[in-house]
Amino acid sequence: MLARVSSTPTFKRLPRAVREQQMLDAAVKVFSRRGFHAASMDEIAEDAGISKPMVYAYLGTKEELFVACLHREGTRMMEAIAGAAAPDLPADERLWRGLRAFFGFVGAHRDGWAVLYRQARGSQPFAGELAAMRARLVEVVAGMLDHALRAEGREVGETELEVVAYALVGATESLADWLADHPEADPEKTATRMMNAAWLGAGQLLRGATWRPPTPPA
Amino acid sequence: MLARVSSTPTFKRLPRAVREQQMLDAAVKVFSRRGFHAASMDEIAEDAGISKPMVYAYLGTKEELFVACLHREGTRMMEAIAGAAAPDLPADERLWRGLRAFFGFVGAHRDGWAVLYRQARGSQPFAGELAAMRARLVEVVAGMLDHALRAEGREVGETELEVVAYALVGATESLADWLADHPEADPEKTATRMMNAAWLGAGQLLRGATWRPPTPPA
DNA sequence: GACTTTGGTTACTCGGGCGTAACCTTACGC
DNA sequence: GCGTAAGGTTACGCCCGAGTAACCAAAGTC
Repeated sequence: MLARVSSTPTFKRLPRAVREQQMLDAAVKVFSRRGFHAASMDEIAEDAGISKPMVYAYLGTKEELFVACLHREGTRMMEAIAGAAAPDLPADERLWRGLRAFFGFVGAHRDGWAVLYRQARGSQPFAGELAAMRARLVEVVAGMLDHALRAEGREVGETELEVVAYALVGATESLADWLADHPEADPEKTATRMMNAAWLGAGQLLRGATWRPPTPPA
Repeated sequence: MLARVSSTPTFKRLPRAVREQQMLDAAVKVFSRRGFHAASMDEIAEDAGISKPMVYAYLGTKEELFVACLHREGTRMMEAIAGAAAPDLPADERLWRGLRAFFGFVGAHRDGWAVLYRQARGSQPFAGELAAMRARLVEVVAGMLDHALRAEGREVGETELEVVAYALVGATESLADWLADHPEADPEKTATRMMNAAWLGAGQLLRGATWRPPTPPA
């Protein structure tokens, strides 16, 4: 009977840092599928292969756990985008790289995306977190637009800029949703499409102009 | 004591149709503030000025109640848009009127908007309803684009069209959110901005072109 | 003026799920 | 080798909220 100790060497007793990531993985998965309220701590714990009190011990209450998810996924996404869109590039190049990185992220982390944008909206405790992230995004985009405009000697009111940035971000999020719902779709291609819609705009598109990525896909 | 009967002539005993609307009003309000799960039937009933069993008697379970909200608000919105954008108008005119009607609706029914787009997304039981509505919208927009393109002798793949329509719808929804969060903002002006972003596109905007509404605001 | 339908209420049941108390056990420091 | 902390568990308390049973009263109806 004492031999049972080594009979199942399924490595239990993992260090905290590892378990925390497993829990966050499980939480993101369950939250994305069920939504915040419908998700149960029991299911998350089970999915993480651990018992519930451990989740409470490491990540705290359900709300705190959700916020932790939000932070991890949000940071990952922001870093992916910021890392791709170096600020010293020309505007269209930056936009293109940013979009590529963004759609790449969504394609690779569909659950994270769902948590971030489909669940967090709505429930008050998290609306703030989400809004802040979104605001940063909008700010960056607005900054890019402003920069490009000034380069051409033009200038536009702040609100105007913000609204256009909002529209762009919204359009991009919408396509991200589309991508998340079409597993067969190609993130790269989606990014190209968004670039067309954003940079040239519907009006230009109607006249037959087409923006092409600087590095043609292999 | 018996005199109490007429002591408070606060008109109770209203006909069913009236009460149902009051209940739906309350439900939309509470759902939009709390979200589906966090909203309680008790609060909805109280807000409607009626007791809970009446809500069950008239509108059924919580899910059915939510779907009823979705239907009422969705129908209202669709009718507002469809009524404004007659199909025999030129494309840009249709788009403009549709946008005007849409932002007008959101401005006037901020709660309804919140229920429709901020709450319904996420929870599975309603994702279908919402997706269907959205799909109808996307279809309409795609149809408009296709029409305009063919008029200029051009043609574009179906997926391409759908994606652009998605982006447009997404951008519009995003601005609707912005409008819902900025009570001081003017729906009309927001619609004009969206029209600029959509019809002329960022590229055109950068070159200084500006689309102006056919009827200048008073 | 009795009979029924419609509008309305109070007061419960009952289940699910968050959060915890109490307890076990493997590793590591010394 | 032994204390102690870190990793882990089972089993429960408890509250909240969906849904209901049972009952009441004002309006129509004939």
